[in-house]
Amino acid sequence: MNQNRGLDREDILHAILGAGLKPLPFSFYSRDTRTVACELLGTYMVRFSPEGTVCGRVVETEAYLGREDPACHSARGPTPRNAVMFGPAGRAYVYFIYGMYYCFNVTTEDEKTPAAVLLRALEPVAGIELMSRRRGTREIKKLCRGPGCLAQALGIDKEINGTSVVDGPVRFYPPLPHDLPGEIAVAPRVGITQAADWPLRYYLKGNPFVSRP
DNA sequence: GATTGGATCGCCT
DNA sequence: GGCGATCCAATCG
Repeated sequence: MNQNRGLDREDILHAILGAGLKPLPFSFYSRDTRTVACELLGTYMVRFSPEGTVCGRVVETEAYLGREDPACHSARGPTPRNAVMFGPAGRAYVYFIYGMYYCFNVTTEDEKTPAAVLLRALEPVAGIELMSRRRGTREIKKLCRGPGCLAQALGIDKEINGTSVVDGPVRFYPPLPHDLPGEIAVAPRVGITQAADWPLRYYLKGNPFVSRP
């Protein structure tokens, strides 16, 4: 992990923002959803808020393919909730679930394909104090493990829905050279009943911050 | 207007 | 492995 990367956790955010690195552009997201889900692994998800900036390295994602995917919220047509997926790529799709959690997705492809990638787990990188406060735990491994926990640690709620991930309050930055993602594992998605065996979950093999290794 | 069940989590045994 | 918390969107009438 970090001790082998030559940079301390908190330094990585400075390396990203201080070096003037640009967020991944809209063209990154307007591609095949599975490709985006894979290539988001190893990127840095950064949340800017009045309370501070926090950052985590993406280690686990899931692809939701659109109308032909029964598990995707867009499969049965547009509704107020899923409207963002029917818009352009590179927007946050945030929804409320189980009466107490939010899930964060980023839209992919184009207006004709209402698809998205769910962010399931991060390796905490910077803003550990703020994330710990939001989560009510100091255990780093539990800060961003699972989509509900991740959203809570980043202070994400329905206000984030529809915002741009290129110039909005949540953005993604490319992997750093010292920190390129290794081998990717593929598995069925978690917690769904429709299309339960479709292998659309992606995670970094062996990474201890993955929610379900 | 009412009902149902969910892309979860944490605590219990 | 099981279950309760707790809300709202979607569906049905």
